[in-house]
Amino acid sequence: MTPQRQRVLDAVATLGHATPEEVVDRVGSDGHAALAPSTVYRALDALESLGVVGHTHLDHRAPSYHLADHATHIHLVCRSCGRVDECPKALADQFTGNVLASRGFVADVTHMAVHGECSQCATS
Amino acid sequence: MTPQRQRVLDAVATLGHATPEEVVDRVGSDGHAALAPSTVYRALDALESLGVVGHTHLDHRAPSYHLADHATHIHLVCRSCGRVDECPKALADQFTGNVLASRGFVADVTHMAVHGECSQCATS
DNA sequence: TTGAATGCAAAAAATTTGCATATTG
DNA sequence: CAATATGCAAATTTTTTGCATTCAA
Repeated sequence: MTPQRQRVLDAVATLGHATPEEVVDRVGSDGHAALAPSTVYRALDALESLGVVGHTHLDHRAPSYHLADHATHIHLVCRSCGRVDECPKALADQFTGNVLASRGFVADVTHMAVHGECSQCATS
Repeated sequence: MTPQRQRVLDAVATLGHATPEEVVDRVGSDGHAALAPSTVYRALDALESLGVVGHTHLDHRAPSYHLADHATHIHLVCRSCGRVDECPKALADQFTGNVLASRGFVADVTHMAVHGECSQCATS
């Protein structure tokens, strides 16, 4: 664990969810020298291999990294306001059971982002 | 509906699921003149606004477009072999109900890709 | 003829790679 | 010392934009 990787990890922890680009920006504004983008990309890969962070696909183009303990949640992304909510993985237990029974497919629901409308946007 | 948009639509129909880039390639190899990438991107946007096609995020970087009638399925993406399977939306009915009840979130499960391991990869 | 669509080329954005240097264990 | 990580710059890849030209109602 190098100092650079530690800073990347701190940035992910602070941001909660962050794209590589956001991590680059965050790390660049913490008072220390900025890190090269390639270092951030490689650090995120390394941290993910170590199982310390994971990623989901919250928006259309970039992976969003988060601490590994966040992987017990399912991410709910509002299409209107962009807000990201979370719900316990258990809410999808029957769904994962159905998919396993009907297709033999072992679903990792923590990796996915569920798009839709949050309560505020849906009711207004 | 211009001829170019028709060709883009045909390519999507033929490919089933396709990234913009794949559509560009496919359209370029159908015997007619290739289309400018910008035309394909704009055509896909237009077709999506018209409700003729939709998209999901099957892989890490690009949106995958499909005909709108495919939106009754949930996409299951195997992390090991990359194969994309589909299952009926109804398998997730209880999950969407749970999410609505607990968070007021209206989930559009057809937009998401569920990652995991297909039956072949999971058992081998 | 009036607004929208196209093609082209250039710009922008995001990610990856090569390689010399520096750091870790 | 040997292996790995970093920084930098350049190359790739993917997507978007500006604008002159063409097409359709």
